[in-house]
Amino acid sequence: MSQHRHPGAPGRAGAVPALPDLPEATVARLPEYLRALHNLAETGHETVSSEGLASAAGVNSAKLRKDLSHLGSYGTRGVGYDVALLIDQIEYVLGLTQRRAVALVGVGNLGHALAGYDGFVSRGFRIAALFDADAARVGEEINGLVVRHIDELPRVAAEEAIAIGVIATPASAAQSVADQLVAVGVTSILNFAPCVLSVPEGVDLRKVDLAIELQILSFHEHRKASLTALPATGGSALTALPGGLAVTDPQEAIGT
Amino acid sequence: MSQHRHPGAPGRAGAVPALPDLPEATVARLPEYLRALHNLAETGHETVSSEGLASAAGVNSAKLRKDLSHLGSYGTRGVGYDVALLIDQIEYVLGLTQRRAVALVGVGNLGHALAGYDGFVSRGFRIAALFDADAARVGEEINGLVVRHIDELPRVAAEEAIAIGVIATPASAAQSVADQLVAVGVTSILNFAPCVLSVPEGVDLRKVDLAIELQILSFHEHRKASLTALPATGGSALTALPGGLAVTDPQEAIGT
DNA sequence: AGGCGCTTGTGAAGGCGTGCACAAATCGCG
DNA sequence: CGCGATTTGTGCACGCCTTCACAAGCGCCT
Ligand SMILES: NC(=O)c1ccc[n+]([C@@H]2O[C@H](COP(=O)([O-])OP(=O)(O)OC[C@H]3O[C@@H](n4cnc5c(N)ncnc54)[C@H](O)[C@@H]3O)[C@@H](O)[C@H]2O)c1
Ligand SMILES: NC(=O)c1ccc[n+]([C@@H]2O[C@H](COP(=O)([O-])OP(=O)(O)OC[C@H]3O[C@@H](n4cnc5c(N)ncnc54)[C@H](O)[C@@H]3O)[C@@H](O)[C@H]2O)c1
Repeated sequence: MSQHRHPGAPGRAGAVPALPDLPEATVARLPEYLRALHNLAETGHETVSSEGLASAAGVNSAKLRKDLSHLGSYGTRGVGYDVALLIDQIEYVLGLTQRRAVALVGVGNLGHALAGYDGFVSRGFRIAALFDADAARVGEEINGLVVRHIDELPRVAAEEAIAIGVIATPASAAQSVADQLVAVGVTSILNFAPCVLSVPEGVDLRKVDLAIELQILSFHEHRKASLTALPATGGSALTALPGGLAVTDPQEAIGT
Repeated sequence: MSQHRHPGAPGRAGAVPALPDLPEATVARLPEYLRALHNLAETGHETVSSEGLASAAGVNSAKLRKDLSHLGSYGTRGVGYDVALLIDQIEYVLGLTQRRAVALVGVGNLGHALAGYDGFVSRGFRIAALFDADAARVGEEINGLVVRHIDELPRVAAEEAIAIGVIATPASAAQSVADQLVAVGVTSILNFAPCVLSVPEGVDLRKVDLAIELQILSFHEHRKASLTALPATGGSALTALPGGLAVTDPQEAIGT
């Protein structure tokens, strides 16, 4: 509809215009496209069709085209999308050109793994600091970073511009940690602790809960079992299912 | 719409009847309710209102009531829900009464953390086996379990009824591992490797990608910054936004 | 026993997301 | 220079999900 503003119309994609407000579902898929694009770029592809990129990202091609159309027209009809240009565009939209600083709080079992994870760095982020409350852990060096005491958070936050806080503490400490992060100006939090956090409006909160993922799988497992076990028993809705056990299409990434 | 099947129509809720086919969005929230309910049970609550449970789980109370109504009528008007009964119901529906066996493949950085995670056990699962391809890692004992070589997967799968496979290998090995899991009859897979996996129909696949979560947060961060920086610049869609920077919706915590 | 307050369960409306199907646009080639 | 092959961008319809609002149901108190 209306006219699409062509961001870098004349050519350069540097000083891009205002951010379009994308549908949340689209935002959740852009990182997926980005990863697929990087793979394509590494294997020498200069352009890619919506079909090709869609299958590389594991989505429907119509969905992909609609998603990309939200950022403007960066494809060429009859040809496809320029891989390098699209990478630049998506990275810009996602705000990955700034290598945001991430603070990790809770350097235990999981925290250690996260601190040593190279996916942080390779995909646009920078671990700026590690924090823990346990004096025994403070001072330990992981991957070139020294674990600091959580009380130092305000001071460190003043030095580094911490954009994102990652919580990997026990659930009992998570709300307190979240409060402290918010207090020093962090406006995005990723929470690994299995609990509900409350944060003020304006602060974005996402959660990763392994047990929930497993329980969702368990449900489908249970359902599949009950279908094969008693094929014509349950009645009504169950047997009314057409294909039986079609893979649902998990990850909203939205969500979820 | 259509006919609603009230599971335990005649009464008893013990040997529950056929599984209702729940909306996917509901399934994804049930684990959240379950965790909140366990917390409530531990703090001595015998019943809870939809409002109370909803805020404990971080959702809207209407949504919660509709979700629960899909499993049947287990609440009492004017009173609320019986906590213990609801726990039983949800655990049954999610198939958690069977303590499903989980196999973890890839005992590296992340795999170690997962293997030592007590959330597996405390929330209805059982780690049945650990696998790795690296001979140097095979034989290592973690949390009472010995790491086995991935080649032993078929044999172990024959002994233990592995319900869920968790992939924590590098992305390059993930598809191969998934194929091997499928080959031995695993029909649910949780993938931590940042790549798209393809599995046959009938196999459920979920994915956890830390970098994607961070990139989604980065987008909102970027957007918030561009809003406050140039309040009336962008034009069109941006200024058309009503509330400005309302937190999108992710897993917002509303409770107090 | 009856009324009153509280809470559930749900009908209906609106919004969002998905996928189809096709017109518009671009390239390559004769 | 025009035509056909190809692929994008999108209008549209449908279905899922969310949310509101309220009638029905339940317990308690008088
Ligand atoms: N280990 C896993 O694989 C895994 C998987 C999914 C989720 N989780 C969740 O992630 C969280 C961490 O798990 P873990 O296994 O690493 O636990 P852990 O006990 O090994 O580590 C927790 C760390 O947090 C630190 N801590 C406690 N209170 C703190 C505070 N107020 N401020 C700063 N640091 C504090 C502790 O000192 C400890 O080092 C838990 O909530 C767990 O449920 C873990
Ligand atoms: N470390 C983290 O915090 C983290 C976070 C998110 C995602 N991930 C992802 O999880 C995966 C594992 O990360 P990591 O840091 O533990 O890596 P890692 O290299 O430490 O561990 C990978 C393990 O998988 C094993 N492996 C390799 N090929 C195998 C095969 N074919 N069969 C069985 N085992 C095999 C390796 O021997 C190694 O022990 C990666 O895909 C990574 O991107 C890691």
